[in-house]
Amino acid sequence: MSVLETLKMRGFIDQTTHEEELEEYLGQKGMSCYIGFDPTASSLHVGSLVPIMSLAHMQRAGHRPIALVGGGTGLVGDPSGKTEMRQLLTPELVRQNAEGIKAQLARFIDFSDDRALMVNNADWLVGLEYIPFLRDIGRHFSVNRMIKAESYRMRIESEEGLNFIEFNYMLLQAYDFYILSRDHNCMLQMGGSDQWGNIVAGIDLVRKMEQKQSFGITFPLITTSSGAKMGKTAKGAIWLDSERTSPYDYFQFWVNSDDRDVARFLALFTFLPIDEINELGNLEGAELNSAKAVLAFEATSLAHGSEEAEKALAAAQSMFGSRAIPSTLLPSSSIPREAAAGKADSVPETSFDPAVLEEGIAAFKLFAEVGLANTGGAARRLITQGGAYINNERVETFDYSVSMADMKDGEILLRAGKKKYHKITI
RNA sequence: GGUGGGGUUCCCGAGUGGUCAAAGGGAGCAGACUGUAAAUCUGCCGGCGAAGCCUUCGGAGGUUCAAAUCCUCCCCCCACCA
Repeated sequence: MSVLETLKMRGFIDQTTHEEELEEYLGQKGMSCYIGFDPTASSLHVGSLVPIMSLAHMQRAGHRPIALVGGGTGLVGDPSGKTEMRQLLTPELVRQNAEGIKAQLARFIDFSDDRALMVNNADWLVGLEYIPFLRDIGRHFSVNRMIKAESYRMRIESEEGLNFIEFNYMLLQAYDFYILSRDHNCMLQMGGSDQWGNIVAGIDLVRKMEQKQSFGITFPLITTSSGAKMGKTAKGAIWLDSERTSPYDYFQFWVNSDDRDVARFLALFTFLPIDEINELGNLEGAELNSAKAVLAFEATSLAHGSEEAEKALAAAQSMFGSRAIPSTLLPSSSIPREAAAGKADSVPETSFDPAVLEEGIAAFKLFAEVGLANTGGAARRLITQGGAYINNERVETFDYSVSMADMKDGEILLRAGKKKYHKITI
């Protein structure tokens, strides 16, 4: 099966240009392809996994992925898919963010021996001179065409309008493609479906500058079945950085996937064989839940390593109960399948001054302090509504005094709602 | 630069002197039901040890017993014109 077919079957493809020629391009060995990553934050999040995974698939197929960090374009801001102008970043911040992103990509893609490249478009964009750029590059662009691009049209018609700096974004991204095609013989750019206009502009530019054929692939916008954008929760994005989103929370994010998303996510976010995923069919109840555990385990292994994934699984099992995972379910997964009572050591933990506990602290204060509720008021509500537990026993009154007497095995286990835990130690 | 419209709590959005911590919706949180899912129903949804008090309606001043609401200046956004 060709990479293109693999990607297609796994749900990575929204549109491609020149499908037959592209198939031919990828039919050769060691071809390059690139995706741009915005350095808007120092960490990538789950929303970037589709591009990352597609690069990883390319590498597995013997090609050379190029990850382009938008250190230059990040200074401008891409209007695509955004309804308002983005906050402009300082060069210093962009550089820091690019560093963080690089480290994360390395978990998914092997950068050793030039098997993959990391480039930063600041290297060629920042020093550009306006007049030469206009004369050499700008002249190839028709404003008439540009304003017809979906990304611009949306903004032109919006209340917010389109700022000139953003209007230039397309030229810069097209220029990136031209540079990579010229310097690295990279003739394929991939990106989110909102990048279609920018990618096509790049293909046109490469043709005009170099008289060469290049290609584009876009990914579908991944939404959850409930319609939400992938990777965004009310608490914010799910980050790939373990400092921002702990491996346990990351694991939990995947377990909490909507039923309808499980098979699709397994195809997109794990490397498990597609035919095993297709065999899932219409699982229900506990089995489906096990499939979610596999999804979570595999996804966590990719982002944080199998050791962290095992810890997260064990922690989840000790909180929510453990059940064996049938060996026929996604057999290629290395998830531990025994029903095991693990030790919960991935639960957030706060250690307290013994004096505080000697004296006793009001339950609602404790919940607020430890972060299980945002404010004292919220904590009171939580308790009043019966959503607070200490050592898995419901807290009856908000001013219940938590003290040493509540210590069990050297810790107090707090729980808010069904899923949020916190340990108190001294 | 001119003219007009606008900036309200996480988001959308009502509110044109007291009855406003501010309608309604969404999101969110908790409970029930479950499978750590979805849907549904119920309650909550600025802060405070909860009585009362304090902080909020772009910003700063002012009028008034009383201001999201009136006045002045400023900042920002949008539309049309230039």
